[in-house]
Amino acid sequence: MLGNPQTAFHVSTRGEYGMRLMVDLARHWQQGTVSLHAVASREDLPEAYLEQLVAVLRKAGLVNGKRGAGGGYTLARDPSAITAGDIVRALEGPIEPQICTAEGDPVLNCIREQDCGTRAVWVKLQSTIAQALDGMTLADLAKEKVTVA
Amino acid sequence: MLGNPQTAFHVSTRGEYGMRLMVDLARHWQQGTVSLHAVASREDLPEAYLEQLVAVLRKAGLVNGKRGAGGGYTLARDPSAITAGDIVRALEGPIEPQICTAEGDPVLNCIREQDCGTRAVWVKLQSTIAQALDGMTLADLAKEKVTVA
DNA sequence: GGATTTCCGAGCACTGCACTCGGAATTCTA
DNA sequence: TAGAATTCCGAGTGCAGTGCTCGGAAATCC
Repeated sequence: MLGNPQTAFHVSTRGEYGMRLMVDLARHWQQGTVSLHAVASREDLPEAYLEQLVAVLRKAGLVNGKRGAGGGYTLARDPSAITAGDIVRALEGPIEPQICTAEGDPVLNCIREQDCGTRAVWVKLQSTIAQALDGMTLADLAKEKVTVA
Repeated sequence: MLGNPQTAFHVSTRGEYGMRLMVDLARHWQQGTVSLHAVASREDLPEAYLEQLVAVLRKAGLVNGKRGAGGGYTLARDPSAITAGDIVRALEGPIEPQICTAEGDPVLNCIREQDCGTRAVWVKLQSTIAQALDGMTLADLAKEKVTVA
């Protein structure tokens, strides 16, 4: 797979592959564990790389792993209780267009000015992105054809 | 200035500095040209680096440059006719969380599946981000205290 | 005991970011 | 007309993150 050209607000393959993986797990929810091998071949993704990503998702408490023959992964909770935001944040880091808009840390730095005009841009962006991502659950995405408003 | 830690949907200093620069130009709109030196010292940004960024903005038709003593830059059009989206797109590239959501190219690739569930996530994001950025003009941002909903 | 599968750490090539530097070309002012 | 100011241009550098691969240990099932 390739690296992507320069684009703003780009989600790297970490987020993309991770999302595909999680949707796949959601589709097999309550059907026992799913091996990475199965996911990788279904989604046509590099298995060894997925291993890295799923490790992060496990540490974030989004999936459970079970070792050994017949083992694999399952979602740690109901698909309706996991959002796209959870996944993106786990794999790509917190949603903060700029440092001065750190999530949960409302009035952090902006060293030079208190009310720099540009801050409004990043604050707006941060909330707008977070709302969009946190509003979509795996349950929604696991449906065959999705139409999000 | 530093590089930033890993965050999702991160705007690099290109976008950040560029926005500060453009807001500064907007504040001095119709007061003649503004030299990069002035902007750099007012905004506390590395002048040589700004030079690179402003070159891109000029090629994108957002600013005009005038050489020589007393020269400098001016916005190429009225602040109300330049949006945050214009600036970000010029400096950081098009807004496309994933390739399959390329702006203006609605149903591009998504090689494997037509209706992959995850696509909905990136499509929604793309439009949500674009709307937010395209809805803010330099005229808005140039005001002293900004409160965007 | 052997197959399967998760878990873990290391390593590597490539790209973009965040700058700096040196030097041209242009324009104003004294 | 000299010189200062300023844009314009291309090259180069160090660092960090991306997108992988590989080898091997530990667990679990048959």
